Amino acid sequence: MIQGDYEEIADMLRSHGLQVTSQRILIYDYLVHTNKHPSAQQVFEDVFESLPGISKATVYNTLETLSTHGLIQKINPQSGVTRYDGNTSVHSHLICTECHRIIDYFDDALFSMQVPETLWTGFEIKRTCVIFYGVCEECRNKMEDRGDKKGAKATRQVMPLKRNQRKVDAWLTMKVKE
Amino acid sequence: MIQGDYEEIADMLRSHGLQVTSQRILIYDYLVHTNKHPSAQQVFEDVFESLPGISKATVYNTLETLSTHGLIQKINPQSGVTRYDGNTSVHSHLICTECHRIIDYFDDALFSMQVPETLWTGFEIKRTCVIFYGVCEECRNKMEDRGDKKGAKATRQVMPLKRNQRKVDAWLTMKVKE
DNA sequence: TCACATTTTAGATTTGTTATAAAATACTAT
DNA sequence: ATAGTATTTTATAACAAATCTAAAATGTGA
Repeated sequence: MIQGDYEEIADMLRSHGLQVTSQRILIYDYLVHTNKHPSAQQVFEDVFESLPGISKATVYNTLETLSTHGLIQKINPQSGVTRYDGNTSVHSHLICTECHRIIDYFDDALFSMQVPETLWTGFEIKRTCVIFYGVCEECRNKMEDRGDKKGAKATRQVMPLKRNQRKVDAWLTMKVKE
Repeated sequence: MIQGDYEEIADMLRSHGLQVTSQRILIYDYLVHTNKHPSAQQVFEDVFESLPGISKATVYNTLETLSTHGLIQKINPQSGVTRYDGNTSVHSHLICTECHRIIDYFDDALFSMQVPETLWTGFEIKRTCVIFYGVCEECRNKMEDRGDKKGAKATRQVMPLKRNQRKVDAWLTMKVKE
């Protein structure tokens, strides 16, 4: 399924000093036109449809190359593998901790809070990454259907302390090599 | 090296419905008192000093358990392995893309920009994660010493387009299974 | 079209992390 | 205290994402 303007993609690759290959064009085009924030495996499977025989190593190479040149974005969720986003405009991500879907979230105000380019620490910021973890609407509905209290997972279960607890310091000191 | 108040840690574990074990106490205590945002491997090595024989599986189990209960924080950099932070107060991280060090960055203003708990998308936010990628002062100095232009890596190298480029669409169409 | 540099490829390898099942330990009730 | 039960720890195996390798293929500039 050819969907993109390959001449444009080719020019963009050249303008970054990258050689133009069918693999790069198709992977980039795929990433720009999907909103599923795929993993390398998913990219491999989907691009394989249009370019049978493409190697998984190439997919990894290409994703790394495009990412290094700022043409795509890496997303590293707290659980699961690296995902990729062909949309490099300033936006943040909502990551559902239930179904692991990643949703684009555009809110300019969020990024208007400017951090000084060079902080007091002498740290020079190149890129800002904002991720919101939570539960998507679909999963919240599923949880309700199952009888889970909405957002139960987030409500910290604080249990009452038991009486007469052992003195931990002394107990632990025995176990620990000083 | 015993440094913390183990009774307090024990109570905290109990209050979350977790059993009190020496492994959990020492790992938590270690994470709270270090600022190096260690990997699981580093936690293993350092805690091994005070509790020889501790298993790596336990370190992974414990880190996962503490993290699930919100007692510690997972950090997933764009390159490299998962790191852990015993400081759960609201703050963001500066990650140096050169030396991979992680620096705590406290800026309340940054998190005062409130996102509605439930967005228009129906997504319920549980936790916000802000990461700044860039180059730390030390690495910037090293780069300068090496003659690299400061921040050269970030400056996008845009090359002039070449004339007489092949028509990519036609070329690619031949390679692609429609 | 030729020559050279870059990229792709298949497969092996590495490595962070998870799964397993038995032994050890913590906790509760007696 | 002690015994019984559930949880946790442990060593090891298993897994899978990602990287490395060297040869083949391809892109690019002359």
